[in-house]
Amino acid sequence: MITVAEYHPQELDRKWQQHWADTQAFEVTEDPSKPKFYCLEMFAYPSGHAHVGHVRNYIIGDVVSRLKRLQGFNVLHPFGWDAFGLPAENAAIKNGIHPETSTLGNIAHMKGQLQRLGISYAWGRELATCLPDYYRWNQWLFTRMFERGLAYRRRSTVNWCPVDNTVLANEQVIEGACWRCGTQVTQKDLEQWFLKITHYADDLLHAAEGLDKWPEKVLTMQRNWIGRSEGARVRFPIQGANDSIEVFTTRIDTIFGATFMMLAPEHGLVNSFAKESSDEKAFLEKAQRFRSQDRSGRLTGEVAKEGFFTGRFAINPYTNLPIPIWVANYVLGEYGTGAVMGVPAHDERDFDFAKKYDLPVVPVVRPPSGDAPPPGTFYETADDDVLFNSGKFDGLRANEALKVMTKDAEQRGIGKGTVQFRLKDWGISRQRYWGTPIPMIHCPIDGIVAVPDDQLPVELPKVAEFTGRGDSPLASVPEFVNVKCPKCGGPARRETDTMDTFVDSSWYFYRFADAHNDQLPFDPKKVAYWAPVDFYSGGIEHAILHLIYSRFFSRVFHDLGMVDHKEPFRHLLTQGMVLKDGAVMSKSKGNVVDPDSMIQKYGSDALRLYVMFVAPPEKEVEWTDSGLEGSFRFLSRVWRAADQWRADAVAAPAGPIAHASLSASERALRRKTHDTIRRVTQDIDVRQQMNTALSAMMELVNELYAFGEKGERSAQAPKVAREAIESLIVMLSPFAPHTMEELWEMYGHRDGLIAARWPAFDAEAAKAEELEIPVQVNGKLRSVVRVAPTIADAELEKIALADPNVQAHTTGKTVKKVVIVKGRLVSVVVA
RNA sequence: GCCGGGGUGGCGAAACUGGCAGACGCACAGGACUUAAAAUCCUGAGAGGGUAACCCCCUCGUGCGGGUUCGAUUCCCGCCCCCGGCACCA
Repeated sequence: MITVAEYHPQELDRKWQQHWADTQAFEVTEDPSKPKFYCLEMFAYPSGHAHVGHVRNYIIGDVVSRLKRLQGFNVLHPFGWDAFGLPAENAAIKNGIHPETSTLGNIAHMKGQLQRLGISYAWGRELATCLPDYYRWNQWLFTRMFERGLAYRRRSTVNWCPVDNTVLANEQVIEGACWRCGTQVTQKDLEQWFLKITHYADDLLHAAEGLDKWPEKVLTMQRNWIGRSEGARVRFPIQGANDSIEVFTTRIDTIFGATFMMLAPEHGLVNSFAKESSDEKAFLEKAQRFRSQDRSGRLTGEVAKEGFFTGRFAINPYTNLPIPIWVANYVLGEYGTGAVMGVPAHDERDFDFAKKYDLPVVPVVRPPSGDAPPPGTFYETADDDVLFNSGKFDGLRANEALKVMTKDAEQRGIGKGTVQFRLKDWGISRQRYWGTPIPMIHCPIDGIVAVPDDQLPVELPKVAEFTGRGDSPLASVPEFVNVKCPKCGGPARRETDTMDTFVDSSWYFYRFADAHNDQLPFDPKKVAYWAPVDFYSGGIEHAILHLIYSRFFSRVFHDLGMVDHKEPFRHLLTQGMVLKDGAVMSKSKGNVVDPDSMIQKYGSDALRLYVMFVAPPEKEVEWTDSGLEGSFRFLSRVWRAADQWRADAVAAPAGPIAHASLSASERALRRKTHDTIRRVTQDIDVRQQMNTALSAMMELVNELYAFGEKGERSAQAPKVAREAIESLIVMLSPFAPHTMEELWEMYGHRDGLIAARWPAFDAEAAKAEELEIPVQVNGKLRSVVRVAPTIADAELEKIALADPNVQAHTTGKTVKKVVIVKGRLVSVVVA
């Protein structure tokens, strides 16, 4: 038995962590008789060491999990490792340690850190994405998507280092240069795999409306990312050719003002126009310059609008006038049709361009009253604009014209109303080693063939040396590359690219429901019990990619008939960062706070408490050692109070408290106890404000000390104290589980807090015996009167008006009105 | 530029449905205990002013300016500033 009176949290940490591990306290199975709660924190990239900024997230999730257990839920709270990725491979290139070695070592260390915090994980479900029993299901799912046309191949541009002869990830491009050798990075086209997330673009957008427990900020970011625009595609014939150029526009109502046309430098017609030009080489060089500008230019800042005339003209199908076709650097090849009509009078970008190259500016919409904008000027359009200079459409309101003119274009067979998304299909090919091999085989006879299920997983071969040069690392392993075609049995070549690691993290939350299944990624029945995730927390940096990809994958599983819902996460919490000295913690800045050293000094409970108390979880916080010390002090106070009352409390006879026969101070403590139960329950459950729940508990402890000091006591005092302390132990246990388990045991409970119940609120005990009612005169607080809670309004008004401080402000004036808010205040109006 | 979130003591924050602004904590100050210190316990504190002094009392105060209301941190209108995201998306 640990010596009482002295609070030694380190011993308690060890004792109870051991106990939880020995009893497998947090392992769960599906139990249809109990309500389930799936609590998940975003799994970790095993970078080496978790700092307090990382562990804040795990503490938040743990408090929620432990609360839900106390409330009777069957709680799934698992953890795992997002273990593939570039940093481990980069490290291998630098220091020669194999990614597998470093990754598994990091996982072991970080797991220890989490265990020392007492996070209540079901470790039996732990997973790591770099292990074949996980990533085989990435491969399995990929082949399902391939069969359905959701995974396909096309050419796409990558960053390329011409010296190292290798593809570079965006993170490996530092200010336009290769991270290793500093060579200027170029662009290269490669055949790559894409996942067709755009298939779900509309659904992802619309379903976001229903995510009412997601932060508005995240939903907005996703909406912007998906970027839906309604508009029309319209074909402009090319003068002197039997061909046309299709543009996408959201402003077909301004088409009479289209005085030129622009092509993206990537547009298919650029090459043919170049051939017909007087100097093909110069033409292509200019286009090529724009293309490289586009990518690196974005990072370094604004690129000035630039373009050149192709020498060709298109016919505006509404004005029937020839308009020059230009190539412009600000037109994106990947959006819309890669060609736009230039309407300089009503589009600021087009106006800049037109001014620079002296192109005509023709206004076609104008305000409903007043002067029309003169030729050559820019006019910012507004909702109530009407058309002019627009032939038979003159006088139409602009928003009406959008519909009418789209219909007109459709009838004429030159255009079509359409919806355009900014969201692009997800390129997942990585010319990397440390990732999931893409389970495809290239056969000279059968073309691209998926690896059959019974040959999965395609395991990552051991690669001995990481040079960071040359082709995909897997291409240098002949026994990996050379295979037989599963269809014809002839010699074939294995795909040597690996998958983006975001694939790994797009469905891991389902795997936790059935982490050891070797027949399927998961048993749909188990997922049906646990999923969707009820509470998901993690960093805002995943607001777009991870969360949108996960929503995409849950839809794919839904369409495969494996899950019964579309949205994988009910409630999302994005936790704020922990700053030190005003900056994000990072190794390079040298401002990381190591949880282990804090635990050594104050125990894990103090750290957990501090993190929850300092601010609401979404908020960014500044780390202070003194704040942590304050939490330690609070736990010590709880410990001492519990110890002081223990002998008497445990010896007191059982049975209910006779409230009426208590002394005034005992009734006051009971009132505080039950008021605290009410506040904490409300704060946690309804308002989800852990920090104010903790301050309510601190008030109870302060009250308990005051009671110990000067309380006038009856024989029932130990019972009243016991009720206060045991309620406190249970309510505080999600935050400080080690200390509270020990105190719970000290108070004679043998079966642990796992068997404890949330304290019951007694409204009778919480009822105030006297109310303090503030009295305002003309809106200013002038006095406070003490009255019985049952007082009638008329009586209260009389007392309030008779109060000397109130009198001082009412004598000689007429009372015009008295407002009484029951139990809250009296407001007197005088003139 | 567009979108989202904010602005309250020396600091982190709280104020639930429009009802005592600053709970709780940190830092600070004073006191008790101690030979002393630490620890602990108690007390104080938004700013300014009044009163010989005390119980107290007054004025101002939630980014700024208006409005609604008996009453506004909270609702409405107009602005300023900070943080975050996106940004040539036609």
